[in-house]
Amino acid sequence: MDSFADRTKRRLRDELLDAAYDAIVAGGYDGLRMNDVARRTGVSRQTVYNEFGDKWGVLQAVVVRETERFLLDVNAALAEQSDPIDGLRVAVERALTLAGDNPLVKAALSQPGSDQASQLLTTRGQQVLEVSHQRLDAHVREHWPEIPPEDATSCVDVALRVVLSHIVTPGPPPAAVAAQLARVLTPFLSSYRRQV
Amino acid sequence: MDSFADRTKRRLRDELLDAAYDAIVAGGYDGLRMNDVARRTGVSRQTVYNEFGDKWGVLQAVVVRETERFLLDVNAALAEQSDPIDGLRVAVERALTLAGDNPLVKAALSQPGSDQASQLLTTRGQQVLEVSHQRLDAHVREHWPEIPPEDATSCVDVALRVVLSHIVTPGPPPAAVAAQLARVLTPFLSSYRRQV
DNA sequence: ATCATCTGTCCGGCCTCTTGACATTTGAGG
DNA sequence: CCTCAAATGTCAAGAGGCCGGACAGATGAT
Repeated sequence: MDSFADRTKRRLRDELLDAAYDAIVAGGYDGLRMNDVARRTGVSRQTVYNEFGDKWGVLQAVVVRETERFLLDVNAALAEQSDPIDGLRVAVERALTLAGDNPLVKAALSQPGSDQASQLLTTRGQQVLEVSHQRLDAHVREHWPEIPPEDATSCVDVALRVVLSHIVTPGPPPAAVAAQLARVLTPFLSSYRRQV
Repeated sequence: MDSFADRTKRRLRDELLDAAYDAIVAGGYDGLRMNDVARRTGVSRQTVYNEFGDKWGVLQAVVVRETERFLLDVNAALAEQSDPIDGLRVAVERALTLAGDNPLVKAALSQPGSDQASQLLTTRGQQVLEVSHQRLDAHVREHWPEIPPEDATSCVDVALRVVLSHIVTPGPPPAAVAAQLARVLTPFLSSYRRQV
């Protein structure tokens, strides 16, 4: 069920992703060399292809893992609030702040030779959206079961897309964006408020 | 040189030894089951045989690893003293104290069904002696180069055997044994003292 | 135009782990 | 004393994954 081989497999994947992450942060997507990833992990180049298919697969896997870690942090911020509106505001602010400091986001958006990488947040952003949506949705349903699933999903979707847009195209500071979004969505969520 | 496969191999060995260690501490040598070690590590029974040869090999490997860890601690105590006699006393006391608290030593000496295990400290103790001697000798030569190698070796050998004897057959408390040994060997080492 | 570098693919060989079977030993219980 | 169950130790066949080398194609620099 959880054999040594399974754990080894996961570890291999994880170490490969570590190496790839470092390479991308250092030199953007174009600076990512399959051979470097392999050598730095102490494995053959072929093994990297076996694991991820191609270079694009490596980038996707790095981004998915990073997204999941990112969401853990955002969900933790969500969990600290009992009122849904407060949660929304805090989570949005946290997400935007985190993104601004995230080395991988910086590399994807501002490194020369990362046009392809940035597409994972825009035209090819389904994966990031899906992973994020799934995690946020599950969390919201668990913490605010009184909100109808459909309403929760709608809110998550709206907020998520607005946040992603602000990551790709920064505007006002995080707190301002969070306040704005909270204000706009408050009427929609007013019946579920938990005033302290 | 340090491929992923190498690291995995070391990790496998280490996890097997962890499982074996726990089993021995819990149930003595007789309570050690090859099948349990394998299953607990998530590996087949055959793999355990491939790695250690037989059950006796497992025990030996566990003891060698534990000895090396033990010596790291003792050598750290040695390193804190500038005077060789002080080092001797402090190291002896530390070794006896550590041994008294060590779960594996307890299991080997007092668990029912560990007669064979206890032999690794007595009639079949060459391995433990050699490993310990090697580590201590190297450490002494590095820290007190002014002591002739032959004298250093002799002192290490005498002290080591006395300490091992006191572990197997406890007598006075650690501090008393340490003081006694230091007093006896002081004349032999007097010319190398570094009085503070 | 040429050369070097990188991606992506294929394949044969090798090594390790797995699986199942088997003989042998040992201890407990009828 | 005999039997059964459990554990050790050995063997061989099979599978899976990694390695190493080779190759074609694309790309960019000189």
